Amino acid sequence: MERQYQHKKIEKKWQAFWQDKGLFKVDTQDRAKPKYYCLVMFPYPSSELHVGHGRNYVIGDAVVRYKMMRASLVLSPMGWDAFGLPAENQAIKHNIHPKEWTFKNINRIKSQLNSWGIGYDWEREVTTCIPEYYKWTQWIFLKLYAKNLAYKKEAAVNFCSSCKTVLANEQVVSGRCERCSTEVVQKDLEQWFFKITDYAQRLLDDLELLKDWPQRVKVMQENWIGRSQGVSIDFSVEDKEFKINCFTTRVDTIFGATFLALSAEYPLLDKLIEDSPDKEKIRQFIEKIRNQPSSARLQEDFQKEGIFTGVYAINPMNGIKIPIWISNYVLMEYGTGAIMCVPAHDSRDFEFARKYQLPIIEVISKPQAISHKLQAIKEAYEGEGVLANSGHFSGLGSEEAKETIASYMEKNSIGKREINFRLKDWLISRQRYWGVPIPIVYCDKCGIVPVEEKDLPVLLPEDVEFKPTGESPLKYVEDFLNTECPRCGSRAKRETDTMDTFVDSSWYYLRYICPRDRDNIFNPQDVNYWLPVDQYIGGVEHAILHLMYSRFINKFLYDLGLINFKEPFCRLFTQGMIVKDGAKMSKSKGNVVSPEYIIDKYGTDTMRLYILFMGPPEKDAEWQDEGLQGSFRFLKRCFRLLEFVEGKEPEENKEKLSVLDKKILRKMHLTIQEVTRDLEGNFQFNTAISRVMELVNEIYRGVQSTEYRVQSSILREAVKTVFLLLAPFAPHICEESWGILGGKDSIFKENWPEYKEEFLKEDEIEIAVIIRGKVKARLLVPAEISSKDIEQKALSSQKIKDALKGASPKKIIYVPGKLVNIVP
RNA sequence: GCCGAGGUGGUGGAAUUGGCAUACACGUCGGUCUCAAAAACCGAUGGAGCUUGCUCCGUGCGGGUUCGACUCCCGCCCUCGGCACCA
Repeated sequence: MERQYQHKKIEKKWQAFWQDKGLFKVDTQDRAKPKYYCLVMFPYPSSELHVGHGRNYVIGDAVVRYKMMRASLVLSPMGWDAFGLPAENQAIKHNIHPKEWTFKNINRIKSQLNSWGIGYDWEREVTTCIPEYYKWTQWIFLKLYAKNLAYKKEAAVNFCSSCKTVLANEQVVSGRCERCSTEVVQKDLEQWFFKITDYAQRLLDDLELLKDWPQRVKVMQENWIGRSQGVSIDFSVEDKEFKINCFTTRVDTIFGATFLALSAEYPLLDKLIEDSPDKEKIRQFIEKIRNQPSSARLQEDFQKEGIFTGVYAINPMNGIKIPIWISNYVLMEYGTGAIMCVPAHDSRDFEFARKYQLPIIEVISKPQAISHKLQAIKEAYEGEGVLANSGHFSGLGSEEAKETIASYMEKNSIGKREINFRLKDWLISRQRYWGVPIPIVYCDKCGIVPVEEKDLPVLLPEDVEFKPTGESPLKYVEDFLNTECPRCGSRAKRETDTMDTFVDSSWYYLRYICPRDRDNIFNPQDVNYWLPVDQYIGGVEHAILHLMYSRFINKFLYDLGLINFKEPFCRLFTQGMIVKDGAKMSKSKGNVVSPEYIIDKYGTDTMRLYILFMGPPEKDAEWQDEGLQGSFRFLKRCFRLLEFVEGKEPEENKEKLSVLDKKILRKMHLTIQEVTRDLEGNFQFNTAISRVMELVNEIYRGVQSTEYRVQSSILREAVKTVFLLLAPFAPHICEESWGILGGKDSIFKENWPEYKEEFLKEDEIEIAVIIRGKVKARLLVPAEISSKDIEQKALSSQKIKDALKGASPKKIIYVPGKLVNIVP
């Protein structure tokens, strides 16, 4: 009987079956089986998905189905990160409401995911732009506000003039807007911030708890948090009342400090230069530096520039007068905006000192190097060494001196130990329409007043002119804007900024547990049972933004006592991009591969299998249409296996297995072992699939052999195993085949096959005999052969005798089960 | 500049972590079936050389350790990613 692989029919049939039977529906109260929470980063619903997006969901689904077969209760939810700028921009362009545009896309993507056979518990669907959800985003804001972790301040902020809104630090890439690449400018504006810096140390320390996160992601977060340990030192200024505070990590070099440098934004500049004769010239210089765009710093040819203030500071360690300069290489955003400069041991200070002929004094001698006192120094030495020219600290090692000098300074009130972070507070206000309203009211009498919890949600009005103006569109919605003060009842105005969408996505994984709860953000008992997420899957582009913010919010909720886990995601998997013709798939490049076409021609199982087979999932991979056909060929080949076993009564005579039976049985158990190991490791789907291919090849070889009895029960078992092992990757064809093989229910209700050690053993093994790194002979020997016997056998082989040419071997090494190495 | 990942056939990629380099797949070539094509199946396929079953060479480059190195150590080169006057 000829079997046709009719993918269209099969795939529709089983997608309907899963939906009818509620295969992915999970009761979060159920404690009967071990829980497994598999979370795939929820998408922003822009246009429809292409195969480049697909990898994420296909990997997630393979994990979910595999874990189901391993008898876990698997939670696999999906939702929509549905607020955000693109909706608004599209809406403006095409004159459609952002809400309408967003829901149109949601429906489109949802039907795509369904047609790919990706299994989700849709009853848990979460959409960040509906009041049911954003009520609780506002609730989190209020909780943060109550703990002084949400605050408003005027600050120089990043502003994108194209998106007409401010951006968080994390959203500025190389001085440009991460979304539209417009150069970001600095603006002084009143904005809302979350005080993530309070959590800097914990965010850093707890990276250690994340054993199953990719190292690179942890390193990125570490760099972003940017902790450095040092000393802040007060320098008194000649003829002035105030002191200049500098932070340094190299307090050991303080005797080599020959000048101070201040940022052009340094707050005390006016007071500092008020008596300077060159006041006007200095002012002009400051003005010039302030007007340099922040992106100028990133250019290769950025020139260090400076001007002398005419004022001197005193080095507190030796009382020496050192000039105070203003320079463009000092950042106001980091440390204090003032630095002590040690040109001999810092390359930047060195470059500056050279340019303006400032003195360079060496205070750290390189180990083993003789001091070249009078010779010109060619470059700054930044390494460790022994202190010289450093008063009674001379002779100390630099590491030791850091401690000794810091202690001395603390004792004498010159300075104190300090820790600085690169991480800044998270700027969350956006002057745009399509986002969560910030639940704050401004009252003339009471000032800033939070909306009361019982009054949540503050609804986002829908009838709005949402054109970008640089101000929030909500400013012009009278009904929204005018309200009563929750405290005194007098007339008040609402905050009109909305929240950054990263706030929405920083807690969605908690809401999946109780998505329809009207009275609580979630039920702590259930959340504590289901969380932390066992497996999180998503793109590496979220390594800093989303993953840092989520960790922060999680820790905050932990501090409130609402949850009992410190980190939200146990294991993180970041998949690589699928590229086509060497570039990321995008509509503008015209290299998008349409999943609809592929599914129509080959089926989603082929697409899924190819996506998983194309390479290690954590690496980028190049899409090749020929590879796709290979997967299609393989699935057809699998389906044809059914012909060999269907309708044939299996013989039950395991006692007398034929040689071929034994071979296939062994290969089957070996394959189970290897595929399981590949999946339990770091999701090596590509090798897992290749091993099933090997098993299939082996079965075909067996069946084609004339001696093989196709009624063999072993053959039947092997074919079943092929579909069980393939089920997480190509679920539809496996369900169909399972039914044909007599399965009564879904294949995903079956247990994952287990291998038995006893079947892996071989009676005879092949041993390679190696001389000078070359295989000279292959011997078929009993598996349990002794090293003495194998040596003898090897030496008596004619090929080996020829190769040795009469020389007697110096040494023979037998690696059991593998090879014999003869050293002549 | 600092940190991280990587470099293996014509291509995507394997290699149980020190043990037969190139599994599996794509592509190419040859064959079977066919009037023919497609599909399917079988076989060959790292490079060079000749005496055609053997010899050299071969995992970015150069050294080293070892009976044995894609794997470990030292020194370089290149590609990608992150951070970047962070004091």
